[in-house]
Amino acid sequence: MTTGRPDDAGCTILHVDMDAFYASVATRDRQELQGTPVIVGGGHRGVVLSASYEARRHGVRSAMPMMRARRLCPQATVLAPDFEVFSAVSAAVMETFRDVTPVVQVMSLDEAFLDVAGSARRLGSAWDIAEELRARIADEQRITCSVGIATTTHLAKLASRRAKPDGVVVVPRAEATAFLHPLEVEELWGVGETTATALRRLGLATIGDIAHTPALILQRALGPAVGAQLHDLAWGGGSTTVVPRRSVDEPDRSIGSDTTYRRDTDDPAVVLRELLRSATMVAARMRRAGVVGRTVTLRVRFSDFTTITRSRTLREPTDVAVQIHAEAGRLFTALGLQRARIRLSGVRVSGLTDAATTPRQLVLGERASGWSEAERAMDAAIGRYGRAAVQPASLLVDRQGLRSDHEEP
DNA sequence: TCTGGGGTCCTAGGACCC
DNA sequence: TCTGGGGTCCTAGGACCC
Repeated sequence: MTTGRPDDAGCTILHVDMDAFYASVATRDRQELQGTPVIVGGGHRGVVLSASYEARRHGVRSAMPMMRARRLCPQATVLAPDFEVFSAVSAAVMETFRDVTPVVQVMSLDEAFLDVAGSARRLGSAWDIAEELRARIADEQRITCSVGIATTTHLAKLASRRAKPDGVVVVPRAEATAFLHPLEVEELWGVGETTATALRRLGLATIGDIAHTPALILQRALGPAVGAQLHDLAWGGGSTTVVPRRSVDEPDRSIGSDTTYRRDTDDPAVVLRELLRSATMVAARMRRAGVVGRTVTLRVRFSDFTTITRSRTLREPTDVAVQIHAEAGRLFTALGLQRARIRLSGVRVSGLTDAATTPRQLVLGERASGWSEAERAMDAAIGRYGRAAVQPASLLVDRQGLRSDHEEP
């Protein structure tokens, strides 16, 4: 691992990761908050989405319940997320990446892999390119980022983590194991809480420990896929290819929406109404994406956080909210819950295919329902007049103040 | 007032077909 | 009559990532 002028020969994969992205964007125009603890996070039962480095110094971490974060750092300024702004900044950053190379794999709003193999003659070494990118983003967006440079995506990702904040780390091929092996097992991509506990039970604390454990032992403890994967990554394996986003003709695998209620409920009517809201959002997003799907999955989380799913595969694919909601509602009713306290409900549709090329057959004797046309008309009206103009009648009670289970304070 | 919302992939068992 | 494997689809749950 090198932080000075490094040997980046043969390293063409960059992982660029914005530093405390949401917090940085939310405070970049607020001089008075620079250098102070800031938490971006949400709402009533929300979690931390992003924390400034000053807040992290007090132990605040992303995904931590907001309540705990406030307790750890009561002096922090708490800001609500504004995803429209985050998305706009993200899009601009990704465009900057594409000025450097067309091979950009966007991983989320705040990180991407780049392969700069084809850019060296024009722009110099990977290290030069990283510093150029960082300067441009700091200049144009007034936020900082960190870059990891390596021969695999996994090494580049771990390298960018070591580079934070506001730095660059190169891991040359020859130094891969020297870089990896001292790190804790949690650093490996694919090791979360459960797997980390299992590894530590085996007496494995570092990535080097994993590397020197036979793959078969790991596979027996963690399953064939995870075991093989971790052993490979521990020796510096993993993908050497950056995939420039998913091809257009390959749709997402699923589209879903779920909601945590402001307060747990045992009222089936409330759940069914929230399922309609979710189904409406899901169907609209499916139509926008031009996909239809066959499998409807209901998700219910109870007050003790246990979560169940129920799914059913339809004979014909759909993108119609009324059908998705009807199926989710049937699955919910079939649970036969008796006064169970429910915390969250949601709907997901999978088995997605391109709407334009998926043949749609009317079942013999079935008449066209007209719902598809009606919802398309709704899409058009929302496009013209805004979301408030059009929504299912049973969701309109909100406006009269009858609904209080969902809205933010 | 503990624990969001968007996803992906893997596993395992049963049904069903060849 | 008994035994058998492979492949695919479906369902439920779980781990993980950002």
